[in-house]
Parts: sequence; structure tokens; C-alpha cells
Amino acid sequence: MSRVDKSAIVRAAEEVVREKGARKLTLDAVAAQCGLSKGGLIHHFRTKQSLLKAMLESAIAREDAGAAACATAGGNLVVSRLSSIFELMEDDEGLPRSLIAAVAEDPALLEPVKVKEAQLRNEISSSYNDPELAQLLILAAQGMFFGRVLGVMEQGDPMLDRLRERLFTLSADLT
Amino acid sequence: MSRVDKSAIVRAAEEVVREKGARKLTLDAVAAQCGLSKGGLIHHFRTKQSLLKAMLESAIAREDAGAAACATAGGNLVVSRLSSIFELMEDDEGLPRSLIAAVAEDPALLEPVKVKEAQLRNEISSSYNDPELAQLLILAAQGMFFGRVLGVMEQGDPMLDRLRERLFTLSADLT
DNA sequence: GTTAAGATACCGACCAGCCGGTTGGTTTGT
DNA sequence: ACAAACCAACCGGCTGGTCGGTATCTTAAC
Repeated sequence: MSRVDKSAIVRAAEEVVREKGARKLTLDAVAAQCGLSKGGLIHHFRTKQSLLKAMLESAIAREDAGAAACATAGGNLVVSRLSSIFELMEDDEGLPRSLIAAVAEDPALLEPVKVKEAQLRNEISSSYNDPELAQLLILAAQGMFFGRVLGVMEQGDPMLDRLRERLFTLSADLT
Repeated sequence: MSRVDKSAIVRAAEEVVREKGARKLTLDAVAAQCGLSKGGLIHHFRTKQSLLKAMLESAIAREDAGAAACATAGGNLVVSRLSSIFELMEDDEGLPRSLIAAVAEDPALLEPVKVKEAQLRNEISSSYNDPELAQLLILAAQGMFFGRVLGVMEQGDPMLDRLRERLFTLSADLT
């Protein structure tokens, strides 16, 4: 076996991003963070892009888990999706922004996100009798997500809470 | 006077981004694109960041002009804003994505966007008797914008058109 | 139980290309 | 003549990736 496994490396990479920002996500930095030499790191991820991909997949998995948890807790599809988006908005500070930066520069990384999103759209289309409205609610939440994560919206703004509330009440009315 | 002015340089930079992507937006490339040496370029923009800032401001100005045009054509505030967002979504291919990448890595560039957005929120708050709903409509459009620009949503999707339509009908009902 | 052999994990020095920015000079406009 | 515009060679740091080697583990034959 190995002293470190891939998931530990991904966590280390996330840590680096959180502490130093996307621009400083360097192979040396990641290696140092998880107590590995660059050679050792490269042994696990042959290229930086593959590491980015793993980070993206990890993030997606986490978000999915959040949504699933809320879904079993009784929320409908849209409500649980909204919850997971807002949750993601709260806890991690700089990680989402950095992932956005990475993705914006390399569209190839998006593939997994794309399929997840397509799945979600299908589920919505077949679950609600006004799927467009349901879609729009999620899109609004995603808009808030980007606005918040990129720093356009202040987090202290009470407007933000009101909008969040409103989204939930609107989505509760969905059938 | 000079053979080239700042706006020409900004246009050249946009061209580079559109052709080669954000990662390849290098001072040499921009200089070459507008027939200037790197030294000559640096004479106009002392640092790369200042060039990025100019690009951002130019983009904001364009989007504002679009919204203003629609506003004088009779649309209400939200409608004109939606129009300008969708317009931006259509015409430029890789530019918005690259600007997003730049901004995500350097939050300082966001300041102008931030104030514009704050202004817009204020106007909305005092113009509609359900400002939250108006906000949500714009946020949904922005969500679509990000989804489309980052490549998560396919542009051929008929769902996209339906959502756009729906947003306009909803915003037409605003008072 | 021991050992030989192969594979896997890891190390760290090194390299080559890229890129932002500097500098010292030349041209061009007034 | 003076300044602004511009040029082109150069520098230095950073970074992704390579490479030749060592250490640790697995397997299996004896």
C-alpha cells in the first residue's frame, strides 16, 4: 500500500486552494501539503489536469451527497437541490471560486458536471407539471451561488436571506 | 497621438482571448495582435492586471449600453436587463468565459461589477412592489448565463428557449 | 523461513519553456 | 529641443513534467 492515497492528495489540493488561491495551486505546493515529493505526487496523478479532474469529481460527489441527504429527509427534488446549493455557498470559502476559475479555463473538466446537470433536468421534466418554473427556481439559486462565490454579492446583505426564503416558499408550492 | 489607442489594445486583447482562450492571454500575444512590441504595449498598460481591468470595464460598458438601448425602447427595468444578459449570451463565444476565469482568480477586478450590481438592486427595490421576485428573475437569467457560458448547458437545447420565454412573460407581469 | 525477483511507491535534482516586467535606446510628433 | 510613443533584447522567477535512482511491499519458489 501507500502512505497516502488519492483522496488524501485531493484533500491536500483543496487545502492549498483554500489557503493560497487557485493561482497558487501548484504541484509543488500540493506535494508539500500532503508530505510528498513532487515525484511522488506525479506518480499518483500523471498530470495536473488529472488532479483538477479528481478535485472536480470530489466536489460533485459532495454536493450530490448533500442533496441526497436532504431528499431522504423529505424534501422534494427542487427543495433538496436548493438546499445543497445554499449549503455549498455557506461552508467553503474560496474553493468553489477556484474551481470555477479552473473550469472556466479548461472546459474539458466540465464533462462530469454536464452529465449531472442533464440528469437533473430530466428528472425535473418528468416530476413536475410545471418543469420550467422548477428549472427557473434552481437557476436563480445558481445565479445567487455564482454572485456570492465570485464576490459580487455581499454575504451580510439581508436581501440575500429574503431571496433564499422566497425561493423555498416558491418551491414548496410546486407540484 | 499614437498609432494605437487603449481601446484598440483592449479589442486586440479580446480577440486573443476569443481565439486562444484565457490561459493564452499573454502580453506578447496581445502586443502581436495589435501590431505592437511588448514594450509599446506596456507603455499603455503598465501591468497586465490593468489591462484585465480595462477589459472588464469595457465589457460592463457594453452590457450597460445594451440595457439602456432596450430601456429606451420601452422595456421596464427587469426586461431590459434580461435582454442585455441574453444578448451577451448569444454574441460573444469565449470572451465571457475567459473574463469569468480572470475574475475568479483575482477578486479585485470585481469592484466595478459590484457597484453596478448594487446600483441595479437599489433601483429594483424602489421600482417594483415585489422587488424580491424581480431580483429572482434576474438571478435566474444570470444562472442561465453562467450555465451557458461555462458550457454546462447545450445551446441547442429547446428547453433554453422555453425558459427564456417564460422569464420574459413573468417579468412582463411585474408591477 | 528465507530469499530472489518483480512491482509499486516514492524521492529530489534537474530541465525547458513561458511570461510579466525592465531597460536603454530610437523614432515620431509638436 | 522635449516629450511621448515605441522597440527589442534581456532577465528572473515560476511551474509542469522528466529521470535515474532508492525504499518498501508482494509473490512465490526453494
